Amino acid sequence: MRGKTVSSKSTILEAGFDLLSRNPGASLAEIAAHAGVGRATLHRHFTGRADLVAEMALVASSELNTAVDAAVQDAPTYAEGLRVAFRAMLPLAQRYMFLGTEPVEQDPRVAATYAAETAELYSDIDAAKAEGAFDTDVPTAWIAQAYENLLYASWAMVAAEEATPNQAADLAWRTLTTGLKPTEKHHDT
Amino acid sequence: MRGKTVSSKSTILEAGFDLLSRNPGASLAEIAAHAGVGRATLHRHFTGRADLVAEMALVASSELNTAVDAAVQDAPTYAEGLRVAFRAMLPLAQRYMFLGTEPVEQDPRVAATYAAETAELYSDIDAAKAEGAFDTDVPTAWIAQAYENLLYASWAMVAAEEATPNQAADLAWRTLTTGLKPTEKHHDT
DNA sequence: ACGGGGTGATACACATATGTCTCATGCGAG
DNA sequence: CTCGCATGAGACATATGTGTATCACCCCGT
Repeated sequence: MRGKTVSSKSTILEAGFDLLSRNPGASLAEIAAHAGVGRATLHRHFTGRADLVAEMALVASSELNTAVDAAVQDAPTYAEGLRVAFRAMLPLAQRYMFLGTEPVEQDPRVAATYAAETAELYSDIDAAKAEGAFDTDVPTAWIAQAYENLLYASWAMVAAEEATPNQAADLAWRTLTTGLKPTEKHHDT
Repeated sequence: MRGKTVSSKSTILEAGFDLLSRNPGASLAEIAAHAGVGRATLHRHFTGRADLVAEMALVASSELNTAVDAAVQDAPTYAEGLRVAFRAMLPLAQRYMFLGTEPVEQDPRVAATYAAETAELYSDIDAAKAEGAFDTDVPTAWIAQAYENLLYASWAMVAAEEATPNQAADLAWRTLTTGLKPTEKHHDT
C-alpha cells in the first residue's frame, strides 16, 4: 500500500507552508524536521527545493481554486464574483504569500497553472467591464494588477492586526471600484 | 586622500542596485565583479551582505526622499503632493523594489528610517483627509497600504511594458481616489 | 625618487545547504 | 509469523557563499 507515502508527502507539503510562510529562507532540513520526517524522506518525494516549492505552488493554486469556485458559485454577476473571490482568497493568503518571493515560475507546470489563472482573471475582469462594473477605458492588465496587489495590501492589514479579513476585503473592493474619496451622499446633522 | 575609497564604495553600491534588482540572490562575489572591484575590497567597505543591503536601503531612502521633496516642493495641496510623489517614485522603483524581499528591517538604522518615512506618509495622508481628498472613515493605515501596493502594481505594469510610467501613475491615482468604475459623466451619442 | 594607502589577486578557513548512500527498524499485509 | 516496504538516522561527498589574511602592485602626493 502506498498510503504512507501519500501521507508523508502531504505532511511535508503542509510543513512547508507552515514554515516557509514564516521564514522563506528555511532549509530543507528544517522543513523535514518540522514535518516530523527524516531529511532523506523529503528527498525521496522531492527532487530538491525547487521541486518542493513548485509542488507547493500547485497545491496552493488548487486550494485557492477550490475556495474561489465554492464562493463564486452563486454570484449573480462577474463583478460580485470578483468581490467574493477576493474575500475567499484573503484568509488563505497567509499560507501562500511567500510564494510571491520564490522563483516558482521557472517550473513549467507552475507557469502553465499561473498562465491559466491569469487568463481566467482577465476574462472575468472583461466580463465585469461588460457589466459596467469597470470602466472600459481602463486596461484589463491594470485592473488585474490592482486586484492582486490590493489582495496583498489586505493581507498586510490583517497581518498587522489593523483590520479583520472582511474589513480589509471591503476596503480593497471599495478602493478598486469607487476609490477612497469621501462619499458625497450623506453628511450628518 | 580618501577619494578612492568613497568612489569604490559608491561604485559597489551602484553595482548592488544593478545586480540585485535583476537577481535578488546574487552573491557578494558577483556584486564585486559587477562593480569591477575585488571581492576583498567589498569586504573592506561592508561587514557583510547584511551591511551592504542595509546601506543600500539607506541610499535608496535618501534618493527617494530627494526626488520626492523636489517634486512635492510646490504642490498646492497634500493630496496633490501625494500624487506627484507617486509619479516621482515610480521611475526609481525598479532600482529599489528588490529591497522589499530583503530582511533589511532588522538593521536599526534602516528600521528607524523606515519608521520615519511611514510616519511622514501617515501624516500626509491625514492632512489629505483633512483637505477632503480621502474619506475620514477609511483607516489611514489602509490608504498607506494601498498607496504602497499600487506603487508596486504600477511598477509591474511598467516592467511588463503594458503602460508608461505616467500612465501607470495616473491609473494608480485614479484607483486610489475615485476607483475604476465607469465615469458617469459623458456617454457619447 | 620615495613612501604609503588603497587595491586586486589569491589562498585559506569555515559554515551551511544540499544530494546520495547505507543500514537497521518498525509496521502492516499476506 | 515472516516478508517487504517505507522510513529514520547517520555518514559522506560536494557545492557555494562567506570572512580573513597575505602579498605584490600602482597611483598619489610629498
